[in-house]
Amino acid sequence: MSIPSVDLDTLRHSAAHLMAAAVVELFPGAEYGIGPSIEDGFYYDFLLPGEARFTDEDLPRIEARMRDIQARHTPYERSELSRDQALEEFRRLQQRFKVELIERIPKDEIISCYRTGDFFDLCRGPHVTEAGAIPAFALLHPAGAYWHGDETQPMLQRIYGTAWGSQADLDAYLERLEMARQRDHRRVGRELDMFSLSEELGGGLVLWHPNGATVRTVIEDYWRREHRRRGYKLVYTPHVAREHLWEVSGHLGFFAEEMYGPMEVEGDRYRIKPMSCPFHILIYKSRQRSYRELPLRLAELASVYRFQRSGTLHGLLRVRGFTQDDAHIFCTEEQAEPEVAGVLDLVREMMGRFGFHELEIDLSTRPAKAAGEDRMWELAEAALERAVKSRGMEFQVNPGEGAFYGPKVDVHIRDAMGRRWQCATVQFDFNEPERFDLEYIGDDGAPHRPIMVHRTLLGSLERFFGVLLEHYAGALPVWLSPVQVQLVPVSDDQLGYSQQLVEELEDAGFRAEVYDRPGRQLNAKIRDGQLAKVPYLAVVGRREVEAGTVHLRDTRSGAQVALTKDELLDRLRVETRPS
RNA sequence: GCCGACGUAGCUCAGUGGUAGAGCAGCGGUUUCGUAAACCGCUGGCCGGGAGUUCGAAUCUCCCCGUCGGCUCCA
Repeated sequence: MSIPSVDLDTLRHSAAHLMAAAVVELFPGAEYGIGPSIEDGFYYDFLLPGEARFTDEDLPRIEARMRDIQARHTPYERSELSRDQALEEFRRLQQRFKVELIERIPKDEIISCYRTGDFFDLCRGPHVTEAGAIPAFALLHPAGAYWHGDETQPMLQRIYGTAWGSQADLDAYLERLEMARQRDHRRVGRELDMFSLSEELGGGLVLWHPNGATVRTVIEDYWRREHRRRGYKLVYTPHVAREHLWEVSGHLGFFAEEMYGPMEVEGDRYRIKPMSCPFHILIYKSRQRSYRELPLRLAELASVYRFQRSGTLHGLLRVRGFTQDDAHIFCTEEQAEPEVAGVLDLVREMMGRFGFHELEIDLSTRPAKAAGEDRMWELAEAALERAVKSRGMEFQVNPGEGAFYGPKVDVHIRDAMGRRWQCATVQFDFNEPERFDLEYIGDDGAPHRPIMVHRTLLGSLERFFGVLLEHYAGALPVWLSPVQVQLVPVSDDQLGYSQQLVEELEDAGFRAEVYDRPGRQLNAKIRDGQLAKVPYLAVVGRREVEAGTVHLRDTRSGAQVALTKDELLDRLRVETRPS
């Protein structure tokens, strides 16, 4: 990596201005919104005269004009204006969005602006000194974006670009984008025959093929084992419930837009469940509860259905039918902190097992409009913060970003490409216990309201599986692979021996199969195994049959080694053992 | 839902007004092979759907559906 003379944020922000300068030259009368630097690049939003839109063809033109401006060594000139001067200037320029931004700036603040050629912008800076000082950039794609991200506001035309300290860095970034495309879970999922989505089925609904289903089963088995070990009680609940239940829970009030419409059964209306909490609450309420039973942790791998707008669906990462690894913890006030800490421990252990070791935590606190008493919010926020600190985890506070019914922590993971994914979440709920009038009998013989915590670790199995596929680029670790060992006979003479080995491997609890296309050449068989990302190929020819061994190829490294059957079993046991 | 792009064989893609193509996959045959693609042949398409323009539409126009990149929201 070369070291740029200015930091990348400045470079990218200046690139955004350079792009805007090119746009105002090419599209006189364009209004502009905001143009920040973002992770790996920048964007700028415009409103083009006469409702014009950017198309893909416009980008090369704009890019060429940016290079013209660079060749002129157009400077970035800073000026400072009073608020009134700035307002007057941007009104004169007919830049309504800038006027709006200035109106939000406190009265006494000095306002700085930058000029780059024809482009004059409200901007805090800093910037490079001149346009030629941006070593490498590229425009990526146009997009629509609402002003302030609000769909009641005008839709602006956004252009995304990227800028780097050197051409080599830019090339490396573009290569990284291509690599990300190569490991896109939708592509990998098709190549490895893991899952599919079907127009005939409907948007956002997932078909798990045998390979994907095998992986899912392994994940579920592991998940159930860990939950039992930690004192969770596993439950099953139905997919639909009377609409009345959703009225009591409040979901029809605040979640109705995301719920599928009602269906009528014998004059009663039913709804498909978008969440499991009311069901778990009914289990809690099925009899009187004692403080001796708390904490009560009810867990379920629950398929839920939520309506999502068609434009937001995305492979497995954003679907309409998904499986939450859900749990609800009912506990006393004193138990809240240790329970949250226990969830965090479980998150860390499970994510580590799946190969995610970097966790980032967001703590979201009370929003302006909130249900529940102040005392409960303070108690819950303190419990969350102390639990996170007690585990030595770094966290960031998002003030006012909590749900109306309670504060929460969200846990994000970073994948092999450095991308951030939200998975686990732990949320307090002061709303539903109230609505369902939950109680337990305390050691004082009197009824008390329990604390209720919603939590999920993987988030949804669909999304988590998509993230896993991208993280490993489809080459799942041995314990998760649909096929762990493929027996590859050199010629058909070794089919019998191969089949016998498969049976021994399966008896030992491993997933093994024989390469099932007789007559192909060995090279082709190896290639098929490599492309299917089977972790181990056990080649057996005449020599191995005679010696009772296999010639094992590790498809990730290409390394080969001769092993006896027992050595093979040992190796698999070691590699699939929970670390 | 909104903005833009795209939709041709199972997959990846070529074909821009004149008889629908390639590679891979699939199927049949030959080959029985020592670590990333053997050889020969065959099948496969309402060119996303509908309407229009035209002597003639995969190709031009309009509408719809879907996918992709974004906006918003979120597991």
